[in-house]
Amino acid sequence: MSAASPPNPVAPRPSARDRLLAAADELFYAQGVHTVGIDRVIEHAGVAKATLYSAFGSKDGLIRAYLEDRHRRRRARILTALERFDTPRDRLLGVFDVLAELAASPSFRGCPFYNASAESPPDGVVQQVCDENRAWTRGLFTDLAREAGARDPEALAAQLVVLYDGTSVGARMDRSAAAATAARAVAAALLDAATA
Amino acid sequence: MSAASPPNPVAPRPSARDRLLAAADELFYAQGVHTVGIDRVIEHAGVAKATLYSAFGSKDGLIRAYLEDRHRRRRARILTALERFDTPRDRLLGVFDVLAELAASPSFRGCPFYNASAESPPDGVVQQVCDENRAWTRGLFTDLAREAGARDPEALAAQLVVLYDGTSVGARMDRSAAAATAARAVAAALLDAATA
DNA sequence: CCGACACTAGACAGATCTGTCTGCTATCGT
DNA sequence: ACGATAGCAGACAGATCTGTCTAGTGTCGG
Repeated sequence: MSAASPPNPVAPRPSARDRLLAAADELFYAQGVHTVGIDRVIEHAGVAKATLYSAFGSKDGLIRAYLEDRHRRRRARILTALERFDTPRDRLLGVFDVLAELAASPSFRGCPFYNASAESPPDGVVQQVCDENRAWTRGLFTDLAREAGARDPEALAAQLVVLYDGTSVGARMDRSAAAATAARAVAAALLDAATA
Repeated sequence: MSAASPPNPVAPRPSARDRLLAAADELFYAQGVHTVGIDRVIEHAGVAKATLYSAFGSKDGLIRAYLEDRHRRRRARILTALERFDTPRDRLLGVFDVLAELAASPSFRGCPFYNASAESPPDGVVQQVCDENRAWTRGLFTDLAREAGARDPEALAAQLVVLYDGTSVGARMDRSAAAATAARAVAAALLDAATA
């Protein structure tokens, strides 16, 4: 079931840090950063507890590393996917295509940043990473809207962010990717109206 | 600071059950159902622990009662607010006005159902109440879209739900009610296009 | 007057969680 | 060959959480 790669003679076993991060990613995202305890993470990673604390300092440090890694991979995933589109319009709508693909996966559980924020104190380390992630998304939509020739890129970006967030919520709560197609259609209509 | 009503000679002190529900509502919504412990709830309510367990059976029972009460009050709030509008179009957009008012409150912390879902096991009691709440919202938008003369009420409702969810997320994560006005504008445009 | 009932205060058991510490093993650069 | 480093296994302390239990107080209907 798990996608463990077959024993590759060149690539050795990942480091303890990487295995911890992979285990944290899977468990934290599926069940929540607060619900999952340290013992479950180290058991899933096959790593000693002392190794976790020497690598990340605390559970908060591990949560922060988990979210920063999510942020980094999300940026790479979207930017890479957008390269295959030729027109600014397709690139902008392509952000919703990437989200639709994610939302169709059975392991999709909504936005990891919002989820972590919902079970964390409002002044903790989680909010800072969330703010960075949201600023990046808004900036991405603003840039794409400008390149696509929107009259008011910031205003269009604000609307697109609402659609993006709503898709994520709907896909999780309704266990259905239907929201993604609805949001993409609205985004296309908004873009056409903003560039006409 | 707290809005405790002055000693009204007619209204006696609320029952222990009501005080527990009020304390759970405040603490669970502000800090999360998993983060807040039983001891904090009973201390805030001024109630003995045995009373909580005799009234709600378990913490899960209290969480369920908290969410059901939220669901009940949300329906009443929206239906009451919609009575003041005369046209079907104003009633449909009025749902976003109610949300905008909520999102502008400093104590707004997003959708209580999504928040509780994000920190609960996926097969627990939380999901059932969430499903009921989402079905009600979708049905409300479908009814309003039909009354407003939309050609495809279900399709329009799906788009409006995305906008509604996205507004809630944006207002919480960005600590700003700007998403509400953006969503209302998009909803108005969608409605006009669907009834033209 | 009295018994049922609702409630309070707080101790307690058992589980779970974070974080530390000790002791051991294997690998690698010099 | 050897010291440094990374990692493993697991005990342990201290805090916190849910849920139960005992014992006592006040109130109200009959």
